[in-house]
Amino acid sequence: MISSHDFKQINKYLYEIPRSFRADMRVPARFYADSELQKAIQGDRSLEQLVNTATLPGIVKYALAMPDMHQGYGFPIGGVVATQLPDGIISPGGVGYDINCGVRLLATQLEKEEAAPYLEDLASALYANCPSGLGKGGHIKLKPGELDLLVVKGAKWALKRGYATESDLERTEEGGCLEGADPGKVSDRAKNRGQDQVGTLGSGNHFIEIDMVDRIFDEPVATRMGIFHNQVTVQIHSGSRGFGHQVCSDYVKRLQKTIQQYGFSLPDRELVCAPLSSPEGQDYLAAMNAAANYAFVNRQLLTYHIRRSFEQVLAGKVKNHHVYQVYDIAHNMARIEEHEVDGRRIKVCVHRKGATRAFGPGSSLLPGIYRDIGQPVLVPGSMGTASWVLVGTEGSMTQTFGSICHGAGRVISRSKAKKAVRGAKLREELEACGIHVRVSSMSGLAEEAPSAYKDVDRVIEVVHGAGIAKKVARLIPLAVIKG
DNA sequence: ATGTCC
Repeated sequence: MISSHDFKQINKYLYEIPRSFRADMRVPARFYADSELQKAIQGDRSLEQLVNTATLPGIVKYALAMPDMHQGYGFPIGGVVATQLPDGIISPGGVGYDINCGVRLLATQLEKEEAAPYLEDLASALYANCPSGLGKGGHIKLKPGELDLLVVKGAKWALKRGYATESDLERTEEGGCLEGADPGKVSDRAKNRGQDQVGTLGSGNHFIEIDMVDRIFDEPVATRMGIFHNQVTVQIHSGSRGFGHQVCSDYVKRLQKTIQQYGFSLPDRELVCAPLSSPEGQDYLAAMNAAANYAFVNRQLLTYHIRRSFEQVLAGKVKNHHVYQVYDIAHNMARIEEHEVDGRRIKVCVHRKGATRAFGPGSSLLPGIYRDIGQPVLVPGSMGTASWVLVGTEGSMTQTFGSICHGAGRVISRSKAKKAVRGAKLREELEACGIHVRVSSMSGLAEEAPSAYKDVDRVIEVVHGAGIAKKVARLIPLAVIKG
């Protein structure tokens, strides 16, 4: 158990566990928090897991964790680990089971008052049109072999099939198409699971939410993103479904078999990994990129279903029911990037697990429309609470390999939440707050109770205060659709 | 997160 005696405070929101804490640490571990958020992680193993990641071969600078951190598979969720190429490691546990789980923000030209009479119908239409729930299949059937093309082309596949616009792709991280995706490195079982699940929400903490813009913090940046006070927006939180899950399972198993030949001694089996330069490392990277492209397409097809839903309910009733894309970000990924370490620019593999890329202004990897303001970052809160739009800063580039948090972060486990909360009662409470709820599983709803999560506003205060992101807008929920 | 065991 790691206590406050084991770490030192670097500044108001940053703490460090020095390398001397454990003989096997290659770099110090740093985490962002305030006193309240520190208390929230005392009940789990996330700090120990953070220290464990500091032992990984090839890690540079620091093992990092964001203020929403909590216990995960091997790596903490909210963890950021960069390893130096060519021989630093890549680890499936540093990405997570839901490869390219992420968030897409869509915006309308409607103000809340204009949409209010139709919210009930919009919630029902979204629930009817966007398949959700565990193992659920979708409306869009792929021809045999088409999935291989889909995972290579990503959002470009959706564009060609009429499910996306050029503007959507420009407003998606990496244009919604990662290079180096190879379906030949993906098992038939993963493909079978993914075959009919594209364009589906899933379960757990995945959701579609209608929100309104509650507060603007940076008017010029918000205007650039097309965001204004009182505006109705839509958020999608989903990932790569059974496809990505199976890719992760397959490679965890395969890499466990090859781990000993590289002579790594790991403090936890779940940190299973391979050098990026190895055949297994390269194969996982290619399979992970395929799963990431699958997830981009998944959120794109959900966007298509959302647009159909708005059309069905609002056509002829409001002057403009168009749904625009603001941005789409991944928060479970490993990416090869260049970063400055000890005054030199080097190539690293940045694992962001429950962490979001947040590049500062001027990055050549940002689309022209957003290059001068920094990368838009979308941070959903827990159900019924606020969500945030931010931008990356120069500070995120120097402190965290251009990364910030991904959400509120759990405080208690799913199983504990299920025991403590009754789904039906929670639904009543949300409806009493004026939030329309559509949900297929009441126990699933209980697992996602706001009381099971940290306070997202506090998490945002930390990343903003630490200078690794800048607040742009705060959103509050009007309707939530869950699996 | 996830056809919560192939």
